[in-house]
Amino acid sequence: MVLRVLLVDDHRVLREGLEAALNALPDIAIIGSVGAGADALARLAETHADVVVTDQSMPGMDGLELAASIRRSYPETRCLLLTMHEEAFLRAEARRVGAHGLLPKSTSAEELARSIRLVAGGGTAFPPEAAAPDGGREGVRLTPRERQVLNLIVQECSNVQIAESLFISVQTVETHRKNIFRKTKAQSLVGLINFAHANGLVKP
Amino acid sequence: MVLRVLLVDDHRVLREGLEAALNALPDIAIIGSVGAGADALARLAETHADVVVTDQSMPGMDGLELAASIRRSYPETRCLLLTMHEEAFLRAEARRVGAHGLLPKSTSAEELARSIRLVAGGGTAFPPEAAAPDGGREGVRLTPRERQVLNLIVQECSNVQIAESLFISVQTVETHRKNIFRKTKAQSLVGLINFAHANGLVKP
DNA sequence: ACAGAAATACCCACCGGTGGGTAGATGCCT
DNA sequence: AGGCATCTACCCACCGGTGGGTATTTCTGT
Repeated sequence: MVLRVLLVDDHRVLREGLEAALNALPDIAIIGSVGAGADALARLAETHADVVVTDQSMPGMDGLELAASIRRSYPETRCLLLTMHEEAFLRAEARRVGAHGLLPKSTSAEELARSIRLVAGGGTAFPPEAAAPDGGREGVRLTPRERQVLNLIVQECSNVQIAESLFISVQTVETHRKNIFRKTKAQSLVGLINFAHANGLVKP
Repeated sequence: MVLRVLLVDDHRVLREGLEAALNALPDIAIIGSVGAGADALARLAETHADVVVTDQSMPGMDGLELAASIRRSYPETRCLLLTMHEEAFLRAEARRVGAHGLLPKSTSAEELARSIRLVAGGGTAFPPEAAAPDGGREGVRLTPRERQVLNLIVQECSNVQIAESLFISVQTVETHRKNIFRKTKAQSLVGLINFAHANGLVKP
């Protein structure tokens, strides 16, 4: 049985390369190759896919949002995320939205193919937990509100602007801010922004 | 005549994909595929390459540094940079270190192949100037000292720490900082850090 | 020789974020 | 019912970065 795979990545050079590599395999058929989340949804409306392989960082809809959307509209389609970011933080997010796998881009094409077969067969493909007990960032779990505040911080909003846009007081924003700092172990605002970038929380 | 090409990218999935796509072409031969700048130099010491195709963002040595190094040691080898960042700023840097081309990762495999042939033939491959006269960031030209200061800022150094590590006064650091802000049109520290990330100035 | 860029350094004033607390009101899970 | 997480809000104090200036020395290109 041949697996029908849809590729989603804004980098054509990667997409077309992967197409060439995966199409060479007898049990995988690339039934689409698009550069944006919206295009992926449009393609899925036309034809069925067994597995969607998507990049995380994309302009507009990112991989997590796409996975969440696919989960709602096509629950039988499996979703495999590719990321160039630190997986520890994203893994939790990927599980949260119901994705079936998350692989770093340093994965080989062969491993990717194996993972595609794995998730198509009902399994999940997440990288090993990489047990880092030294108080690393693997356990960073931000609340929805904190994620929202962090997003606005990254978008260059001041505390006053954040307070206005969320209809809360500036002191509350400062409290959220402190909690985010504590959880991410950031030493300064710069460290926090770097954290956001390193974990794919910023749109390109 | 067959062009000998060396691929450099820390993302195996892209590298192996590109290998498959380019090896399918009769006039291109992939003579190596490595994941780091140091490995690329080691490979070049073993065998000759006509064109090196390298990613910009890599841990350790980045694409610009690799290109500069190749320029010194193997002046006849051509160097083509691939980047996922905004090209405007990097283009100037790429020209500065003597690279022969800079392409966004949104380029198609076919265009990449054309550019490989182009630079191998003695030409250069830089994206169109994308004339943006509306005071965009295409003209951002930081001085060496400013680049140094910006790097330290991104590494979470305070002004005092920067002053100490560069053996200058804090006021001078503040002056550099102001000039960087003016040139990059950043509205806040967050905007500045975002600029650094968007232009590939931060190591992964 | 002269213009211009680059790097250095200082002045003053301001405010916004940082760090340290404490605490009430929800709502959810067991 | 009790426990826990989350969201909300306030207090106080401090300092570091921001924005506005001006000015000197050195070097480079023409």
